[in-house]
Amino acid sequence: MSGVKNITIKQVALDAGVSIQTVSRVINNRYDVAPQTRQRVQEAINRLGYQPNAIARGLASRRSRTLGLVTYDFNDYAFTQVVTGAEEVAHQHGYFFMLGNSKCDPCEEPKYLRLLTQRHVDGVLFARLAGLDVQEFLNLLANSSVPVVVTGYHRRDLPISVVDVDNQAGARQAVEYLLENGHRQIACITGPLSAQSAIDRLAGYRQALENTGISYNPHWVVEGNFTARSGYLAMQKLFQTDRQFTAIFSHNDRMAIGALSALHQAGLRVPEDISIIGYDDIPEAEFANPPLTTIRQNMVEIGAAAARLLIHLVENPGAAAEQVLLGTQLVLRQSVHPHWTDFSPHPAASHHEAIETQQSDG
Amino acid sequence: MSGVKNITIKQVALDAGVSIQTVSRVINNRYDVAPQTRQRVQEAINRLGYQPNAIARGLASRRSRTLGLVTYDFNDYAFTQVVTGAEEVAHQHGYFFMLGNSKCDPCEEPKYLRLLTQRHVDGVLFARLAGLDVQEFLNLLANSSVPVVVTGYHRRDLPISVVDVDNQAGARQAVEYLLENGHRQIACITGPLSAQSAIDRLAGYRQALENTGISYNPHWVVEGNFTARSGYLAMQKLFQTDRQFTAIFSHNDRMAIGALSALHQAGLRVPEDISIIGYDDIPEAEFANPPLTTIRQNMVEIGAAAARLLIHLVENPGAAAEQVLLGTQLVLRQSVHPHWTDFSPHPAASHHEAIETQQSDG
DNA sequence: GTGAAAGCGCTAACAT
DNA sequence: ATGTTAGCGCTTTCAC
Repeated sequence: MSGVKNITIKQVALDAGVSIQTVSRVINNRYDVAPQTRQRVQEAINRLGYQPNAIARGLASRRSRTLGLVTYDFNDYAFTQVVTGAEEVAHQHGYFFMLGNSKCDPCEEPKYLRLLTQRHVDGVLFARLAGLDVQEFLNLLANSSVPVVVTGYHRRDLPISVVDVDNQAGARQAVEYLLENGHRQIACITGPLSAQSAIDRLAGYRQALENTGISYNPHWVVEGNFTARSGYLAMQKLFQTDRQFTAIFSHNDRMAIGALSALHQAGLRVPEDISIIGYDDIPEAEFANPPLTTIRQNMVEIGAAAARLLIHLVENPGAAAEQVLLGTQLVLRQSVHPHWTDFSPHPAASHHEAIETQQSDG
Repeated sequence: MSGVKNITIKQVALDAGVSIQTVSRVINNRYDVAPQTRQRVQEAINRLGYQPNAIARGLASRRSRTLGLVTYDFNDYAFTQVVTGAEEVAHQHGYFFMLGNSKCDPCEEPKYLRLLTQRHVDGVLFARLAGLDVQEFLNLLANSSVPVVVTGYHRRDLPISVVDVDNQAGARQAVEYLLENGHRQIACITGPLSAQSAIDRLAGYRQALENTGISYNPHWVVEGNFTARSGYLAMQKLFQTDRQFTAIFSHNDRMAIGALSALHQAGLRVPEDISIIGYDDIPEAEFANPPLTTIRQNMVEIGAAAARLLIHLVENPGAAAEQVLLGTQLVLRQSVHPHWTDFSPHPAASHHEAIETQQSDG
């Protein structure tokens, strides 16, 4: 807390023997300043340790170079990755994010939007899990006086700017991998079906089954809420079915880890007795027992792309809404075993883009 | 992006038939406004949908009601919890946090501090892992024109405001629990010893051993870097020692989970063959195989306390630096078994504050 | 209790 | 290429 007294543009102008505007031009990197004048001003700036007051700049220019970032949950790994990617891009472009936490409560979002609007952010990024609250969210967008970008949700029919992962394709990829390994009885632990991502992943699951001519068994689909605990409980529910399934597709890794725990407790071996595939590729997935085969989505890139899009929208006022969908990657580890029966002849080799990981490297 | 045109205080004043200052008084909840005038103004505000411009307010009042939050790593669970707690408190007090990510690089912190200073934040919270870079950090504080609070670091001899967890006491608690269970040969997987938290936890480990008259075996202490992978590798290093240890204290849960993976691979049973205790109580700890006994520290509360302290410092310009140290809690699960030998008679029952958790509840 | 005047520190026109 | 004149929307100080 040293006394760096407030050097203003005025004092720099005085010190450099120029007018305030010339200093303004220099700090804004305008063309129309004579090289020597620029240098003289720059020297004065350095000498005095002048730092332009961003608040005053914001008031005069009506651009705060500040963005809002309202997330659903800071503690979820996927969200923190989005934040990481978004912050990085913002930083590169000279923006800051102001943070809001809606704590998974969609009602909080309009409040944050209002608050952020009062603070004259140039745009807002919502990192969320969207679902049945579509209408509410559209109202939100309608009330926004600034550009808004959303992650974790997309509807191609709506003119909103979105960066999301193709959940349906990712889920298809997961289930197709199980199918390629001969599994025909595949259970599913879903995320909360109020979440669009879970809806889409479930759709991908069904689609993959249907493409292979396998009928859908609703008893093998149990709803969780993305927590490890819910995966554990979902697994217990699955135990109460006919238990004929040979593999499980979990809508995220945390639930898969919970399921793994229940599986172990029940004395079942993974993947010998039962295979499981997760989704997200959280860091712990690699060190689950056994290491979890999963679907990776680059959430950092989602955040980065969302911030890039938002800044684009901010800096190009006329720009139209864009929807960006990123792909997923199959990560091969040890929680899936082949399961060949007479009814499931060995299919052609996988054509999926996939990577294998080992614990011993790096 | 609707056209909520900018209603200003001027138009409210006009509409209410009062002066600008009266409106200002109303929105700032000053006493000296006649009740009926206040109501008339309030009605105008509501009618016009007026939202005070926080930027202009900041410029005039020289208080932005904005704070900086510079973290080491958004992807670390402990940090995200700090962010959660801090944001919540800020929100309650009408502040916003601007986000910075130093990505574990102490050199980034001064840059962020400068940038945040330009934006006239009222204070800055550094959520960090401190260690050998003390001097650099002190320079940082010296260059700060605003109050600063730090988490993840404390030195009682320095006049800086700090909210931290008592790592040494927490580690002692962990090791004492192993001792109470009869373990006498206790290995340790440490965090990076450039981090103060790891240094303190190692000190707590040694202290607990010394208190029981057990000599320190440096071969059983392997340094990791808080990642699961490093725990896995550390475990492999421990296998190359005499392997006489019966228990392991890991400086965090992620490394413990990595160690667990190596232990399983080596065909060792936990806790029958070897006990392990972690630190942090991350959500996955409960669903490790076996569920991980660990030390919980309330990082949300750390963040909340830090934000509270920061806001206190901001709003009470004369206030002195404070150091807050929070305690830890032993969480009993299934990764520790008693290990009784002739040399370790059953001690008195534990006097630790401890909680037991089950997977089936909730 | 209320209003008029004077900025906060900067940028954006328009001058020259 | 540089300076002059006006604000941006609010708070503050000081009148009345």
